[in-house]
Amino acid sequence: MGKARELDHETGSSEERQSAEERPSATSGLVEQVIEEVRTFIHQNHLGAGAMLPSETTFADRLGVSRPVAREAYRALAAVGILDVGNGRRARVAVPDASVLSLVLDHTVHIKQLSIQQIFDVRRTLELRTVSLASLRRSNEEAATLLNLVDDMRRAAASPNDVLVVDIAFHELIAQASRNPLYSLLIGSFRAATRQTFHIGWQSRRTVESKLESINNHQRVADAIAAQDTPRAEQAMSEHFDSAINLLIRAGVV
Amino acid sequence: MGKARELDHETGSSEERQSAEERPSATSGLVEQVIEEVRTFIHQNHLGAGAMLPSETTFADRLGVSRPVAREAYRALAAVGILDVGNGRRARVAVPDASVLSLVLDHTVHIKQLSIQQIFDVRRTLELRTVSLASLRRSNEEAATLLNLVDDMRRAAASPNDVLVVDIAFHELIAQASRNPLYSLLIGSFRAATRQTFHIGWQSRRTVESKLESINNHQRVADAIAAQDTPRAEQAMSEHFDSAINLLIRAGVV
DNA sequence: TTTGTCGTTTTGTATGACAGGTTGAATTCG
DNA sequence: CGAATTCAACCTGTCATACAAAACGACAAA
Repeated sequence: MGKARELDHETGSSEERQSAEERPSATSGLVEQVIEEVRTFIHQNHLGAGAMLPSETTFADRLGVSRPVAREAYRALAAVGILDVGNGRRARVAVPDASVLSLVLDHTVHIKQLSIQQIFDVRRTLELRTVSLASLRRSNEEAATLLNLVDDMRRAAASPNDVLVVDIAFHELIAQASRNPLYSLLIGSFRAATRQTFHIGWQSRRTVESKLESINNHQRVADAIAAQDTPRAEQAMSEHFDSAINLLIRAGVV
Repeated sequence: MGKARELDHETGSSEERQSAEERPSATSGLVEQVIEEVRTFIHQNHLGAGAMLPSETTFADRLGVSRPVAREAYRALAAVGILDVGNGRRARVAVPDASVLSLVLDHTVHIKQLSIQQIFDVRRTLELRTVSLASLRRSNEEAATLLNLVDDMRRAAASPNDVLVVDIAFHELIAQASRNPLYSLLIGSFRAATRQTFHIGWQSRRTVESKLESINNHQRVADAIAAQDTPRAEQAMSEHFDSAINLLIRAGVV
């Protein structure tokens, strides 16, 4: 069923300079064109998650470009999570996860174009919503797992690294319980940035009761979600973020 | 000067199978390793936006890999907005913009892993926050531009495409006025998805007064931001989203 | 029916080459 | 002496080819 659109790039076509002046990343460059071709190929053939794409060689031949060009296009789409390439296998359509955006945010913080405080503001905004949705839509298993995570956190209170892992799992599970994968994607993308700042906040909690206060905040959130008490869940999450942000500000993270 | 970390990849090293079972995109593959090397290079040398990186050849030689490998690593990082590569120029450190996430969201919607309604829920959550921040932090120029955009929208009411352009500019300007670039990044990333659904909603506004209602919603938002009336701005934006979402639901977009 | 084997396909990596663009320094002119 | 110009070195874009490694599918054997 060779029903793919026919788009023969005449090798000697010298008629493609309409307005390639504005953005150098738009249409100039063979690789960018092939990337666009691959995207339209996915859309026009209605390929879903896991569907296989033509091989690099096939796609390169069909478009009249060399294999390295098609290869770089595949690699670029894999880098943004649209394709899943692997040795020996054909490239498959992938469903993007949080890792790409996590890399981007981590980089943006590193080059000082984004502050931890700004990320926390967005996190607070998003998680005040996910906690509401989660209290309405969570399954019984998710509620139970959430309560277990708080117990895990209490047990791991002496090990910052373990607390961090549990804390991340806690917030991502709430996002998952919101039944909106975009919230999961966005909140999951804060992982790299959270990892870098967690220890600052946690170590500034000198006393045991200060650490217990943080854990109790999580407890209140989990309890409210388990009880499906939406206003209380939102209130508890709000206090949790207030506590965390104030801690970071006092620790000097501006 | 050549102070980069030395990490010679022994060609015949057969001792790297600790746990490369879980994720095929983690450490397997030379390109992935080089991508990681480039990231650590940026971090360790504290390169900021616009800083130049070594050439593909230099980096490839230093790591003992071929140029195509280094090239694909650069290309992958450029695809996610971390690098800015161009013909003739050396690669520079870039500040990521919304285009990458826009591509990802567009793709995720296309493969039916994300619905328009779910995107709208996130948009509503984020923009209820940006409109609050904007009402507090907007400059006088931004307030004036916002009011002008509403006038433009009123003038362009007969041309759906023009309304769409103005509408996008309206929401992105509010995000910019929030003084948090992460909000700009996220809200800007909804452009591709918004473009696809705008016409459905707008065309379902059959009567003139229905279109005017939408424009008046924008007017109320802009007025409240100009007056720095935060609660009213939030209320107006909330009504704007309620109106838009109800419209899409009635149009059958589930 | 299940399993093991083997050949084919596909990706991973390397090498070499050349065209075209960019950059910066040397040069020349005012 | 300063500024515009020219030019050469550098760098990326693209291509062709080759071989290794991994995965897949078909076929044969238990």
